[in-house]
Amino acid sequence: MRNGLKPDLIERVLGGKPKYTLSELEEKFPPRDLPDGAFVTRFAPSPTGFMHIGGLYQVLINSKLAQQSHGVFMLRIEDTDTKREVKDAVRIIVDSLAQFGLQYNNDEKYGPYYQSQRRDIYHSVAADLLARGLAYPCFLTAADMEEIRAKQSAAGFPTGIYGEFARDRDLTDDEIIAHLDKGEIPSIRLYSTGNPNQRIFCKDAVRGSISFPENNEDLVLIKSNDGLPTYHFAHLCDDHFMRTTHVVRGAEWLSSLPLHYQLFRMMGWTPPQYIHTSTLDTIDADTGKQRKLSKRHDPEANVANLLASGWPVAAVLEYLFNIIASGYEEAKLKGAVKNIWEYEFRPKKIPMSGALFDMKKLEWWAKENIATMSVSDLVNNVVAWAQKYGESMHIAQVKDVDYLTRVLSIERDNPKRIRKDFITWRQTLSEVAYFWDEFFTPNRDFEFNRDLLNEFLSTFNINDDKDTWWNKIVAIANTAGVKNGDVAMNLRVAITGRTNTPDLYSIMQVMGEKRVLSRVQGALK
RNA sequence: GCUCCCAUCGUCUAGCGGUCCAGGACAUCGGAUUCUCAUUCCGGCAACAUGGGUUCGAUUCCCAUUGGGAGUGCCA
Repeated sequence: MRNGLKPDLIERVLGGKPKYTLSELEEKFPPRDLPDGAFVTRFAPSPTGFMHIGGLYQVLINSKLAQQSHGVFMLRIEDTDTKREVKDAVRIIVDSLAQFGLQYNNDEKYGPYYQSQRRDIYHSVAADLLARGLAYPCFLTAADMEEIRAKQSAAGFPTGIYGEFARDRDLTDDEIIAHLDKGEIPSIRLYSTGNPNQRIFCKDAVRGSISFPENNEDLVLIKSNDGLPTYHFAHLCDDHFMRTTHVVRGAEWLSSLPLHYQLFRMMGWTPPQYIHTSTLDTIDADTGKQRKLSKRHDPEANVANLLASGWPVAAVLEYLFNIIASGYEEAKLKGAVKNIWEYEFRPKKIPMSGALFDMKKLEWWAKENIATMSVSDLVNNVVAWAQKYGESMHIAQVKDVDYLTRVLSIERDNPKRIRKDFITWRQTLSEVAYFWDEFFTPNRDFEFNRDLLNEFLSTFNINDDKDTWWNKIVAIANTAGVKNGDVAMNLRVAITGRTNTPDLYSIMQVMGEKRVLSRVQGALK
């Protein structure tokens, strides 16, 4: 135990008088007035300039938890690492959430929501800890710590600032003043009284009770270089005063759980419920081993890329949600729920082991999603995508919305028999590119049967109904002594340049007489 | 090194001591669907990491081993 610091020393140590007392803060941020069982959750990214798929995964858990319990989901920006600031980073996060339709509700009463603007709160809490002798100013320099670390690893001790290695742990007031007089700016460290031979029991909502050795490290609470809090201290202050009930975060935080429990206990506050999520993984192409998706090496890990490729946002969400709540898929297939917002899930069911990101399954969700969408929704999505992300070809294709609509309507009338060859908006447009003369590529490899095509030309009438049209094809086949399919295939390749297409009759109807004739004539040249 | 987490078909998983020679979905492979492809339908292949316990009985509980992951920063 150490003595608490007097108010005037605290003021000097912190570089200013704390703005609030603890009870003032309690009053300023009262418990929320929410129905019983409402979850207060938050997504708390550090603005690094990317929105990672794992981040989206967490946003989804957070917002879904709030939504299904009639609670609140907040967005808090953890911009306490001034060295790694990236401009536009916040905009990217906010935009991504908006595009996925994931809304947050940042009630001003509990703000501000940028940690860099909450300095007064952190310093006020730190002052309390300092006054009670549960924290102390530490004047160790980076070089000092490096030296300590080197000694520790040479001797086989765990590294870190703890016990006998915490040089400034028991500085007297006079010693502190001496440092201060030299112009040194301290960091504020936790005065840990944890005993690593003792165990602390923590709770994780999906894993249950987990025990760890008690923390004995004097971790930094307030950094000396900018006076901002570390993650641990910000988490303590923010999630308490924002009245967060459930903290959803990556499994990399699991090992700091004892520290966080320790901090909450010191303040006499109730810790939130913790939900530590596992990672979204991939198989590394070089090593063949499973590893976390990385935005650097895996383009699909970057949400911006997903959007730019034109993945249907609802499908991406459904894919991720099915990992979170594996019962969703079956409920949806059975028709019990229409979308993820209707399906209630239990935090306990969130998987605890890392899931491989399965592109094939995402594709399946996307195909299902597009196939069950109305034609007008399909068209709207494609047009919106082309306008925002499309290249000149895509933009040209969405110019005549009427024609595009007819192209995309093919074989969509029977709900049980809708084609599933559209996956992304980009791929949809390239899939149907042959409908536009400027993007049509004649097939030069196919050996056309000229007689069949000529015969077709002489009997073709765009106004024929489907049966009449087909009967003519059968007639041509009979006369020529070939299979019906041979006639159809010659036509198909002449008109579309491809051997695989949707229903030929529908294609011809959409293309119109002129286009059909010119393409067949083109094939005959 | 130390600490912690995890372990069912190729993938995501259901399973919470007997109903499991393990169920679903994706992928894959066959077959059917009066033009290709797609769709739809039917069918097939395919898993409880290993070794000890506990129990009348273990996929389910406990321990060890192995394997994978995370943490060990004045980064979050």
